[in-house]
Amino acid sequence: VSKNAPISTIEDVARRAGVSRQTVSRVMNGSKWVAAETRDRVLQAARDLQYRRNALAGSLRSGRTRIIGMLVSNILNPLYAGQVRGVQDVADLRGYQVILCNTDEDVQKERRLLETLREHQIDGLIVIPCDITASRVALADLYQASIPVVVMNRTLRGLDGVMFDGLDEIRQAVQHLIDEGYRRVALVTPPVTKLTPGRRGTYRAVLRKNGIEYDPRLIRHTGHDVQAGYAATRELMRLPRPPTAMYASTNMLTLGVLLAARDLGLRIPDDLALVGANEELWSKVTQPALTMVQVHPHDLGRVGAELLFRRLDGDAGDAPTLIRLPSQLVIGESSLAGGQAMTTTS
Amino acid sequence: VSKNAPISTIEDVARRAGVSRQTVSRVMNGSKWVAAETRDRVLQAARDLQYRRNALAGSLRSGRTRIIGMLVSNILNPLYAGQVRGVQDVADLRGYQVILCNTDEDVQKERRLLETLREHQIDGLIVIPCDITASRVALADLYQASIPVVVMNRTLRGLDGVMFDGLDEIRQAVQHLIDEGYRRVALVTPPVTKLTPGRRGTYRAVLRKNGIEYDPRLIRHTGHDVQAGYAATRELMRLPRPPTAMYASTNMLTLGVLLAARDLGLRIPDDLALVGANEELWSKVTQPALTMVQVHPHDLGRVGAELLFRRLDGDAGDAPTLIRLPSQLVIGESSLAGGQAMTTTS
DNA sequence: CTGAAAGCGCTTACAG
DNA sequence: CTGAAAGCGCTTACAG
Repeated sequence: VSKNAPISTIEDVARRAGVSRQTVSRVMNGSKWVAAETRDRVLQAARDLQYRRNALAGSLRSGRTRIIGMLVSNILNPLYAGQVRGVQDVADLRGYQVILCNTDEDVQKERRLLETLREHQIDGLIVIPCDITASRVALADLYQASIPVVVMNRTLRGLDGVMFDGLDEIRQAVQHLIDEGYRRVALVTPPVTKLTPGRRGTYRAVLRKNGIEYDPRLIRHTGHDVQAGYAATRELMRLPRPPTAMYASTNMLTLGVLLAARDLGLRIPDDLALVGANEELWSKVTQPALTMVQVHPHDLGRVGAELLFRRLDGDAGDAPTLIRLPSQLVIGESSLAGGQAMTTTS
Repeated sequence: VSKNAPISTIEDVARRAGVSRQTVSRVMNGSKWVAAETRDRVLQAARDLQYRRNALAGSLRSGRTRIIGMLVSNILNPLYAGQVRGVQDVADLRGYQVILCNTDEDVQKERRLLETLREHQIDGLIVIPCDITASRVALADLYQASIPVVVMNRTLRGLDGVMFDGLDEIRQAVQHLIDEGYRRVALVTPPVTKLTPGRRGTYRAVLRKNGIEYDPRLIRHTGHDVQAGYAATRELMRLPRPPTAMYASTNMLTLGVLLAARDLGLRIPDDLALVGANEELWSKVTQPALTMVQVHPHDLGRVGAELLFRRLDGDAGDAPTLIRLPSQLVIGESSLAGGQAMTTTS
């Protein structure tokens, strides 16, 4: 194979068009201050030589790469995939590229990736941080270095952030189950960290408002994966007085609950009512169809990216912006009043 | 905020350590030819100054960016998300970054993105091409320019490729349904393009081998999305002699079939047996659990990336390498012998 | 084991 | 509207 097609530079184009390099640069960057006739000659020369701008050289001089970094826990989670797509769509519209990395919720890996992204001179960063302390230090340092940072899904003091309203989700889900007549409502959520505070208090507040006694054993701050939801459900159902309803706050946990219910022979909603979260596609074809707290990850990604670009454009104030996106409860059959609930409420 | 922390360069480190820039460069790149004492002095100076290498400058000179491009149809598809993760894991291990873009199966967008990635001087590319003609021209051009290309999911003459064995998947799925006693087996697959040839012939061959008459109306080369699977199913069930079994060859099409079956009031497998594809998580909790052709997207991504790095290392021969990954049939209840099938085969 | 020189391909800042 | 000069921060190729 002839792998030696000559690569032409701005110099070559300038020579062929009979102008200086700066004039070529002006044409390529769409400057208005070029005579139409000159512009045409330059464009023609560029076409003839198959000229392609070397972004590296331009960025080295200008200090801007038009690359943003994005750090998510794991792209395999459809929720994060949606956020990534939202960010990419906005970036694409603005002519930016996205370097995407997975942290796996590992602080060490996050730090290493941040270091590499800085070496690559990213213009900005969108990140789901791993840890309230370690991540905050590293990200604040980025921000000090004039690299805008937008935090996703979690909040970090001093930085812009976009997130779903996890507490309102708990409110909606638990209230819905209570409205359907259930009184022993379990809450299965990811591990408790300082990044996601207030879930227990919100849960208690809903119960209190409805005059229902609070039983701490019905709250499970468990893991992130299917297995965690599975184990939590089995533990809950072994309680002396097991729950009659449950809210699982992530897609993976929801799937774990369903698998456990299947293995335990529990009918839904008769033996256990369920509100799940964040599965748009398959929740309609489970039996019964699931009641779901639905968030809109693509919107979140879009809004986060727009916030980042506002910073890049200098169009944002000094104070950090915090945006909370609402979610909606999509009612299926898995949470409707079942036999158990009837006897409990009568 | 004080946004003016001074950024130190290799020059600053050299001065502070009392050595030349090249020596600092050697230390940073782990060259063996540096005295231990010199190395320590340089590292200490780098720490003192919070030195961070500017990858742009290094790449401009060396001609290597340690960035690879990845073009997928749409990251929202969990199958592609798996492939992306596989690629990222290998890249991360090798200290490479991945710029990820979505083509949305749009040839224009693909061409534009390829152009931008080349401007960013990617070292290599992993791509799910949109079109057998247009993509081939653009990708061959990349390859001519010494930028290795690995094609995923589809094959393009002259280029390295990794893919699932889609024809074997058809063989397995259709044969399984026939073994269960079904004789009117429909095939619902994505649109026919030259990128995915031979599906019809493979399907016919399986029927012929089993002495079953071929009915072209039972093949639907439809779209990529849920809606396409939905519409295809409704059309198929309106036939004078509708199918008794069906193989839907992608996750989105499978979901469409399930939704249509639900809306048509079809019991699975009694009214319609089903083999679906590529949903690892939720296929276990549908009612009944689905028989699935399962592929391993993460493996495919990994293998594709390894192939790319073999090219980058110069460890691959001149001839293109083609790797086909096997898939496996995971038996659920949706394809087991139902009432219809019994009467048909008796 | 170490260094002086050149250069990668652009854009910036300035001058006219 | 156009150009001469300088420089972004590294690595390469060479010399010693």
